[in-house]
Amino acid sequence: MERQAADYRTLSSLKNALHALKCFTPEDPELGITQIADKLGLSKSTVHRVMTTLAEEGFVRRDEQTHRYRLGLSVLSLGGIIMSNLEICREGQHLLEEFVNRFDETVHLAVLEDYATVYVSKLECKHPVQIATHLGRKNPLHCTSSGKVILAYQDSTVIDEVIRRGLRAMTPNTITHPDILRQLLSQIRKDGYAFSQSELREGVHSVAAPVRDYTRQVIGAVTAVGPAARFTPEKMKSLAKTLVSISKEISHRLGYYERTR
Amino acid sequence: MERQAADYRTLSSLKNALHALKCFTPEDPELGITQIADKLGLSKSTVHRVMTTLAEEGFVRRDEQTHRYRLGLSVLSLGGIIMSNLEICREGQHLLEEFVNRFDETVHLAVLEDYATVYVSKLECKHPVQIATHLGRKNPLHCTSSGKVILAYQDSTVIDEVIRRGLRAMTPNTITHPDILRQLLSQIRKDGYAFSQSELREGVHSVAAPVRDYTRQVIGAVTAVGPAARFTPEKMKSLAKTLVSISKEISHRLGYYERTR
DNA sequence: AATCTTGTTTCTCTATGCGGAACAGCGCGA
DNA sequence: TCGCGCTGTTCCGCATAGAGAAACAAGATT
Repeated sequence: MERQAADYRTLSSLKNALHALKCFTPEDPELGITQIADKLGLSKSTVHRVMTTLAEEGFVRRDEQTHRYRLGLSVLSLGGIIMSNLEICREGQHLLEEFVNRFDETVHLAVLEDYATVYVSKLECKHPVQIATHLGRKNPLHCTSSGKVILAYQDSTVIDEVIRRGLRAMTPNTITHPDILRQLLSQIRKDGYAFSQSELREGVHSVAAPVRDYTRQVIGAVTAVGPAARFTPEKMKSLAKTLVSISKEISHRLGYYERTR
Repeated sequence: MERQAADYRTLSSLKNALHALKCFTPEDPELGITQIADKLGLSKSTVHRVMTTLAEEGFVRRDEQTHRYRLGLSVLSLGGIIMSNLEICREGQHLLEEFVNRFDETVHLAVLEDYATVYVSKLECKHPVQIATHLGRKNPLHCTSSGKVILAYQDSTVIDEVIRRGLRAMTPNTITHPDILRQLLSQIRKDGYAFSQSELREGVHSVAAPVRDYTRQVIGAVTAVGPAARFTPEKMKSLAKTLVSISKEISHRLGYYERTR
């Protein structure tokens, strides 16, 4: 019976439950016991007990018809708490709104988490063509504009680690060569913003500018995303200009002050 | 050692963890081990193990300075998944935006869950005076406009149960008498919308209209909230009119069609 | 109707996760 | 400055909670 190395400091049963929760995705929002059990390599009975408990606490909902599960509103509540307490969200919200009103393009706030960018706030444009992203989504650092702009200002050990983990090609445009990435990051530091042109998904472009906190560290990015057709180089430059000024404003509200030199 | 009645179908350790997560609130977003242990009546060691596991999976974040915990981004991700899959949110978003643009008042989408209204979507107005609510927040049914309008259309067994559980007075304005509530609900069914005037919190008024799904059941409500000073009776009536038309539009998008009689 | 599926329940056994207590690392105040 | 009182963390031993296998029930699909 091979179990995972029993670590005295963690709870394996809880881990199972958390993994079960993570099985739910926007593409796959409704799951059955067997499905989850297979994904996690656990027995049906175990998963059943896990799901029953999660359901009891409102973290998942059991559909009485199909006997399958969906995420419950308790997680929404927790998400709300996070949102209202992530400073960067609070401070950025209105500025993002202005941006959307002005350009009518979708914007995100993203932060660095565990060698990935996570979208912590999102404001959609009204355009018919929209890019499907969701709050909390993790994306690689090397092939997104937000990721690259955050990475550009991280300690070199972080950059090394990202490279060590491998620059996976998501599209033909993805930067996969370490040297080219390093060179680009250096350029991004000069420009103060980053582009991504179909590097994560074909036909999706984006622009991002860095957000700093009071420690002067870059902790996140504001980023506009849209279809390649609309995101011409000229437009992206113009967006970049506005994003940079927004990102500076957010940074100021987080206690950052520009160095007088 | 009194433990909770050992139920073969649930995991007590998982329950502990979920309860721990629920300790976090917008008012109290950062908690220490001891604090949580006290709240839950568990030993520090147990909570410590729970939190370590939660942290490992990104459900909480440990602040390296203070050694206290905040909610992590994993829950945000789950919240995002819920949002993008709750039909009512998807369908309602744009309509709510229009409402805010027109009236500049905060609107929510609320659904019925476990004898409470839960806010599943929120769009804030730009007014300086804002009412602090957060996504996922549960409020009683008898003292909110969304709660009352949802309750009005529920099976009488639901109404009975709400009354049985007690109509707790939140303010001097809260309806605490069963008969008055029943009478009011009947009036709400005639009007097609509900008001709340300082019934949940002093100085906070709201208006709500019911949302139905394809089964014709009322499953939620659109509701506008604001300070009493701005929410005069005339204004509330005018808001109600718009909310009713929005709620009908959302209902249609959820597959509801008005009965031809 | 027969045979796949599901999800649910029962059972048994041992590793797991519990609490208590010892340990460590602060900040505060005397 | 030194300890005292908080924290959070680790250790340990015992009882039990939770893991899986397998039986069971209840729909689907043919």
